[in-house]
Amino acid sequence: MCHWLMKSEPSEFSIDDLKRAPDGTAPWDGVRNYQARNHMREMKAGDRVLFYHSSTDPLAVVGTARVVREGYPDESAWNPKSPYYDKRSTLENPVWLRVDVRFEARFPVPVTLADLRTVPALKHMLLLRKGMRLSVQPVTPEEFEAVLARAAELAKGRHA
DNA sequence: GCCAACGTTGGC
DNA sequence: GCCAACGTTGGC
Repeated sequence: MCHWLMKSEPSEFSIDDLKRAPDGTAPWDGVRNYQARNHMREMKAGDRVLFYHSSTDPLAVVGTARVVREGYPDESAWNPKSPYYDKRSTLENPVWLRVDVRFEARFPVPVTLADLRTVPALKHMLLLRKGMRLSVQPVTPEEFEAVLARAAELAKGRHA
């Protein structure tokens, strides 16, 4: 099983939007970066996902999700009215793909970017690297667990 | 709103 | 195939 981090601007699609979606499941589409797409190609059903809110305040990992459907054509690329339209994508050669993800948990206290930077186990996390703006990133199992542990710690602290 | 970092495009 | 110009991302 692999672990991933996926970024979304909450004004576009937040973890609450995912939670509210039918069956807590929604397609993750609109990815128009080849490196991010290649990561999505490798996703398997059951893979775990850290849900990250970008371009907002606070910047934070806000919860977790699971991949429930592996890569299939991103139809938004075929829709001329979609902001994600790309004429290079055809039925024969879809170019872009999406996966379906299912809501798993929302952290009681989000783990902010600033907080992640203070966790020694996350020293080498891709997300924290300068200039890193990839919207779909691999995460090591250790890093994934460290984020969950930090989220639990923060949740505990809140009620202390 | 700014701007650094990165990705893409297109002329040559 | 290089690289300058341009567009986008996303933290600050």
